[in-house]
Amino acid sequence: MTETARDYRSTLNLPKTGFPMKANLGQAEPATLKRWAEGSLAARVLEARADAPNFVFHDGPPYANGNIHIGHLLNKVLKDFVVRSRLMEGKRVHYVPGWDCHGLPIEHKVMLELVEKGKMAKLDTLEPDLRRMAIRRECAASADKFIKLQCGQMERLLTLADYAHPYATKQPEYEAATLEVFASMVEQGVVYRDLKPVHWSIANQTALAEAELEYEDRDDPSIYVDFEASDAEAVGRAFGVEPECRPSFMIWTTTPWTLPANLAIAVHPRYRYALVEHDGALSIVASDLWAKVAAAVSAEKHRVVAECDGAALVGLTYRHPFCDREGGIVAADYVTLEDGTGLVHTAPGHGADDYRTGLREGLAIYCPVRGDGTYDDTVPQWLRGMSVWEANAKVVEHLTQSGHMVHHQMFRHSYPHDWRSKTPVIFRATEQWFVGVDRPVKSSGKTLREMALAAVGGETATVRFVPEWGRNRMRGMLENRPDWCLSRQRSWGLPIPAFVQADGSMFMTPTSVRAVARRIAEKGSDCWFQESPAQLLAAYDPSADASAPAGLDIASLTKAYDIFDVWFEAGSSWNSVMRARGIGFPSELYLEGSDQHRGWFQLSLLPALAVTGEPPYRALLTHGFIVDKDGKKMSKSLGNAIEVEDLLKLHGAEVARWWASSVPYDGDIRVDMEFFRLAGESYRKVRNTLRFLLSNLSDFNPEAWKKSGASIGPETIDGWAMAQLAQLQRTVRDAYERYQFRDAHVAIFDFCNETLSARYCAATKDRLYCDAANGPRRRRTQATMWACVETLCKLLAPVLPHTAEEAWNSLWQSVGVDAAKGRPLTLEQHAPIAAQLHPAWDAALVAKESVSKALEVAKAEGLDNPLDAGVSVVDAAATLKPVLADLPDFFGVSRVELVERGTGALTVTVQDLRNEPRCERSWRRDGTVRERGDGGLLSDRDAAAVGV
RNA sequence: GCGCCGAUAGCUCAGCUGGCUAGAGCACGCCCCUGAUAAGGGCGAGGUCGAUGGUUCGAGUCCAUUUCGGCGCACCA
Repeated sequence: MTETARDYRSTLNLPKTGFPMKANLGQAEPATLKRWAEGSLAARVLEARADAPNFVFHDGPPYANGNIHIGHLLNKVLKDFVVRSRLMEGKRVHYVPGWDCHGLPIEHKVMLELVEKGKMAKLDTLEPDLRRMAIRRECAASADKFIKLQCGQMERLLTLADYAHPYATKQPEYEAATLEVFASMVEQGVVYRDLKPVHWSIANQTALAEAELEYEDRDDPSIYVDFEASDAEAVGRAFGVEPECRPSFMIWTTTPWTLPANLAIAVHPRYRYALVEHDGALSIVASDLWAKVAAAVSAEKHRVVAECDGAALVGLTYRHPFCDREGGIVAADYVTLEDGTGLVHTAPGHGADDYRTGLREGLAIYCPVRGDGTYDDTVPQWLRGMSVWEANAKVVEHLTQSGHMVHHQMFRHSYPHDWRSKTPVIFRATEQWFVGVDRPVKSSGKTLREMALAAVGGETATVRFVPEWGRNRMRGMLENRPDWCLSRQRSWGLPIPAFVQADGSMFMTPTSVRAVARRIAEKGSDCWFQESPAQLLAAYDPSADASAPAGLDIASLTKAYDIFDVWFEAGSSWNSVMRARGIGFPSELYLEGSDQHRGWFQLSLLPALAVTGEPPYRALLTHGFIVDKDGKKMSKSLGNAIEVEDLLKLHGAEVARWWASSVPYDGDIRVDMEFFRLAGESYRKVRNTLRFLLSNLSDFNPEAWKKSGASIGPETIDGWAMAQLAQLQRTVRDAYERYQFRDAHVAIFDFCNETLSARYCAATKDRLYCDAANGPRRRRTQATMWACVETLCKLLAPVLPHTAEEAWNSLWQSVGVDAAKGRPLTLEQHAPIAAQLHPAWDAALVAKESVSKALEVAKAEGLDNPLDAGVSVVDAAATLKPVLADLPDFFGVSRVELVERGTGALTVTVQDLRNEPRCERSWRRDGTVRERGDGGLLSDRDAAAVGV
C-alpha cells in the first residue's frame, strides 16, 4: 500500500468485546456456580417471586447410591429446563431436590462390606435390636455419603435448586409424614395383612415388590408328570369307558421344586379333556393340547380313548407322586391351552392363582420352603433341608425313578430376579402387609384401581401425559397390577409400626400409627429399635381410640419387625415434601424415565388417591432411556457407558445441557462421546453469534437510543430481524410451555445460524464498521442487536444458564451496569416484542437465494468477491421495491437494481463492477466513489464518516 | 409370551389429518472472505423412507405380517 497515509482501518468501528470466543467451560462453570451460591440465587429467586403465581414442580428422589450417570444427567437437566423456563415466565417455582435413602440396594451393599471386613460374625452375636441398629448406622452413613456426593454432582450440572435443604426419605420429619399417609390408608380400609405368596428373595431373605424385580433368562427343567388317579373307576365313569389300567393326570411345570407343595390340579371346566393311551400308559390331557404334548414327550404309539368336559373331572382325586397324601381336581378359568397339558399343578403357597384357587377350595396355604430357600421338615425325608434349586434336579431324578416322569428337558425362559443380588426369586407364601387395590376406599366407596384408572384414562382423566402414549401404558399397568406388598423383612427402612399382642394377633390402628409417627418425628425411626412399645406409644391413649382392640395391654406388646417397601416412602413424597413443607398440592408435573410408570408415578398415585382422593400431579412427563450409539442398553458391565465426570471434563455442563435440549426424549436416547463433540460445535456457533452481536454493542447505549425517539421501520433489514426475533420468542416460549425443548433448541440454533449469522450479521457488517459511529442507521442496527442479545439470553437461560448469563453480564457491562449484582438474568422475565414482518422480506429471501446462485456462476468467470458485483433483479410487481434501500447489504453486493418489467419469473443478472472505482475504506463499488480531499478514493458515505 | 414405543441421507433428527422431483442441522467435497479469524459466507454431492404383503388414482405417511432395538408386564403353573 503506497498510500499508507490513508490507512482507513483505524477509522472503522471494528468489533470489540470482552466476551471470549473460547468458552473455557471447565473453569468458567465452577466460577459461575460459586457466584450463584454466594448470592444464594436459589433463595433469592423464591424471595423475588414471593407474590408471583406458583408453579409446583416435585422432584422424584433418585437412590442415594453411586455416582450419577448419564440417565440422571438427562433427567435432572430436563427438570432444570422446566424450572428455569417457568421462572422466566414469571412464576414462583418450587423445586426441592430429594433422595431415596432406605432399602435393599444400600443394605445389600453394606452387608457385603460387613462380611468382607469380617464384622458380620460379631454382629450376629448381638441381640436383634442391637444388630439392626448396627446395620442401620452403616446404612445411614452410606446414604449420607452418597447424598452429599450426588448433591455436588447435580449442582455441577448447573441445576438451580436449594441443595442446602434437600429432602431425604430418612429424615425424621419425612418418615413421620410418610406414616401419616400410612395411617390414613389404614383408616381408609385399604391396608391388610395376609398369608399369601409373594416374590421372595432367598439371597436377601425378604419379600420384594414388582418394582424390585428384573427379568433375566434362566434354564429350568420343563417336566411332564403323571399324577395317578386314586380311583380308576371314577375316572372311567367321567369318560364313560372302562379303563384297562390306572389312568394319570398329566401336569406340566417348570418349577419341580414346587411339587412337594402340590395340593390340587386345576382344569378348565369348559375345555375338553382326553383320556389318551400312549406307549402303554393312560393319561389325561386337554384334547386340544394332546398333539402338542404327544410331540413334546415324543410318544410313539398313542390314541385317544375317550373325551369329556373338564367339569366332569372336577372332584376326582389323585395320589401325590411322592408325598403321602391325595389331591383333588379343581376348576379354574385361568387354565389356558397355550402351554402345558391343560391340567395345572396347583400349589397355593407358591403362586398367585394357586393361592386364590386354594382359598376358594379351602386348601391350606402350604409353603414348605423356609426363608433361606430350603425345605422344612414337612416334606419327604430325601428333600428336607435341601435348597429349592438343588431340589429341582432331585425331584426330576426321583420322578424318573418312580416312573411318574413322562418327559423332561431343559427350557430357557425369562424369570424374575432380585434386582440387587441378581439371584432368581421364588414365589413363597408368607404373612405380609398389603395395600388392596380392589378394596373400596372408605371416603369414595371406590377401589384404588377404579380411582386410579379414572384419573389416568377415560373422560374423567385429570392427568396430562407427555408424550400422550404414556396414558395407555399406565392404564395397562393399573388394570393388571396385583395388590401392593408393603412389608420387607429387613433392617434398613421405616418400620411398619405394628405390634404383636400376647395372643399373637397384630395391633395397629390409625391412631396408634399416628402416635408412633409423632415419636419418630422427634427421634427418627431408629427409636423403633431402641425403645419399648410403651415408649413408642407414649402419645397413644387407647381410651381415645375407637378402633383399639378390647383389652389392649400395652405392657405386653412386642414390636413387629417388618419395614416399609421403599416405594411407599418415595410414593408418599407428595405429602412428606409438598404438603409437609407447605409448598402446595398437587404438583404441576412429575418428570421421570419411562420405567416410573410402574414405579414412582404409580406408587405415588395410589397413596395420594387413598388419602386425598386426588392424583398428586397434573401432568406426567416421561423420557426414554439412554442407550449407546448402536441402540444397546448402556451399562458398566457392557463397557459402553459414558462417565458423567469424563463428559464434564471434556465438554462442560453447558454442552451436555445443550445436547440434552436437542434430544427427542420420547424414545430411546442414543449417546456417544461423538454426539457431545457435535453438540459442542453447535454450541460454539451460538456462542460466536452472541459474541459478534456483543462486539458491536460496545459503544451503544439503549437508554440514549430510546430517548432519541428513533424507531425501527419494518421496511428496514433491522425491522426484518426484529420480526424474526419476535417470532423466535413466540416459538421458543411455546416450546418450553409444552416441554418440547428440542423445538426450542432447533429454533434458537436456526435463528443464530441462519437469521443472524448468515443473513443479518453478514448484511449489517458494512454499516456497523463503516457508517459514522453515531449514524442513525448504525444505531438502529445496534438497537436491533441489543434486543437480539437481550432476548436470546432470556430464551437461552433455561438451557444454557451459564453462557446466557455470561453474555447478559457482558451486555450490561458495556453500559456500565454490573448485572451479576444488580439484575441477574435468572430473575428476569420475558417481555413481548412488537414487530411486524414486512411481506417484501419474504420475497427478498427468495431473491437472495437466486442472487447467491447467480454469483456462484459469476465466480466461474473470475468475479470472486461479491462486493465487486452489482445485481439487477426482475421485480415485475414491484414487490421488492419497499425494501430496496437495504437490499445491497442483504444480498452482500455493492449495488442492486430492480427491474419492473418482464415476466413474473425471478431473473438475476450479475454486473461486473471491477472496472469501477472501489472505496478504499468499505471496499464497495456503489457508484459514488471518487477521490476525496485527503487523496483517498472513498464513497460518499465513507467520506462523510471520515469527515473529508 | 403379552403391552407400549422406535426404525427416514455417514450421524442426530423433521416430515400434522396419505398428494408436486422426501427436508434440516452436523459431517463431507469445491469455492469465497481475511475488518467475527482456532471465526464468517456461498454452492454442491448424498436417501430402494427396516423388510414383506395389502388398501388407494396415489403411501415415508393407512392396514396386516415380520425383523431388529428399548421400556414395561407375568397365571411360563
